[in-house]
Amino acid sequence: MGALILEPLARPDGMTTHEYAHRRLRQAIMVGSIRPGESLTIRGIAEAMESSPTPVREALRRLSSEGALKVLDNRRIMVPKMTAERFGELIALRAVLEKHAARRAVAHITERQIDRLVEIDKAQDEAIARKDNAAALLLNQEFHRTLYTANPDQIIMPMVESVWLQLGPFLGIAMEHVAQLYFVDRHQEAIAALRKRDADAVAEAINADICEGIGGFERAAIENLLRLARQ
Amino acid sequence: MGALILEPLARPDGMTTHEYAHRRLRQAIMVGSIRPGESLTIRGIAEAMESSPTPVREALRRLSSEGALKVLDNRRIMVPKMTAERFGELIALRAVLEKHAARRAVAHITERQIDRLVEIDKAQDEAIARKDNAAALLLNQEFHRTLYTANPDQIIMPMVESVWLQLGPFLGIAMEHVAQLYFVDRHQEAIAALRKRDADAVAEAINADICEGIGGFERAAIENLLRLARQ
DNA sequence: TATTGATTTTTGTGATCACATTTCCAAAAT
DNA sequence: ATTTTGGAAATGTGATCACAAAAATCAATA
Repeated sequence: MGALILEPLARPDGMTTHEYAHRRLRQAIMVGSIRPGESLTIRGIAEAMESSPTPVREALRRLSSEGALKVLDNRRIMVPKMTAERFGELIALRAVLEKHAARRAVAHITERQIDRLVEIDKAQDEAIARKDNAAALLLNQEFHRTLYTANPDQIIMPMVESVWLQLGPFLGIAMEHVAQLYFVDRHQEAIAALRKRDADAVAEAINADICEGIGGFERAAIENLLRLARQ
Repeated sequence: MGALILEPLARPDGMTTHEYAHRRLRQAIMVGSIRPGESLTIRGIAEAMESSPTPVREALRRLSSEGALKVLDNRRIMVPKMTAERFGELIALRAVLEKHAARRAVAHITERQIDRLVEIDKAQDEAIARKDNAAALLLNQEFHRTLYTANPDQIIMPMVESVWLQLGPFLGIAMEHVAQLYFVDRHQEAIAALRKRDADAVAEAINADICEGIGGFERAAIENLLRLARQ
């Protein structure tokens, strides 16, 4: 019975227990700190965060609806295994979703919001410079989220986050073996296109950002990583 | 306290209570039988299906993660309100998602599976002929699902179903005021393109099927429907 | 008559318990 | 040495209860 390691996380008051559990588990999965195939037990998690099975179960149900966890026939719950095929599907889907989200945001985004994007991008560059992978990852997500949610009627964000979640375990594997993540930054290009209100150019910048970033892993490299992880 | 009306639904044995609750509620929302703005109570639903709060709460959490329900600040749960803007986003997203899903299925689908699509399409035509809206709707979904899941590594289906779920309440409104739904069927076109393994043509057929079907509502017609529903 | 304020009821939340199933581990049999 | 089998421990599931917050009800006041 391996004890589950969970980073403590600030709990704003008013936040319910199941919400807190959801957030903590989600973050752990997103940054790849739970290994695929590792099976999670309700009581184990409940104990790890000093609560009871009921709210933990709710958190796990949500995460499985979000694609972050898989419920087996035995009713055991685990992080889905990553394969080269699944990875390919995730990247292709991510590109399609985010191109669309970006395009749909262009008409709504304000100059003020674009300024905010510039700030976030700068902070990310600093994080990369000081080799702080975790911070850079979070800032990269914040950049994309800020852009897409500029559209007030947007409904795609939960799906984008679902893909991020499903890519999390791969990031964990990659970080174990690569030590330093390679970040691609086409954000400047996206920002310039946003200022010109050129939707096609924005979409293309986002596409490049994704495909040359995490999506740029060669298939051979992926299979190699996954083989290493299996041992 | 308005009693919740839920169609009874067969419960395969081995199915857990929360799963059953999830399915029943999901179906009710999908065919639009729960009015937007109507607030759901955990105890009310538990009573309606003769169980207890715990599994119902789990079902509601899943549905809110799937975008079918919204949790308010009061922690009340309701079906999201539909607006013309949101409807537009849903249709645009549906088109993008399903074009992509269709394109990604082409390489994997077998002749046998294409034959199955022909059968489903025929059954749908029969349902339309006998003016059985509910059956036609379900068969239409089965057609699309069968196509997209031909890709064994596909991860997009939950997202497609999420969009269907979010469109459900609109269907309910439309059916209250239009009596007879107008079905567009570009399935034959998709089937022909599949036989030729022409991915672009398949994607285009699916796109047309969506945009000329439920997506074909004029904006004025939508706003009219929504205005009627508000009273 | 409309509005405020107190009380009663309803509701969401989470801990706990009992039950059935599954998993695990060690001893016995092949 | 490997497989089988028995029981013990662990696990998922769902009903119930207690508590706090929210909503609804109703009486008193302006």
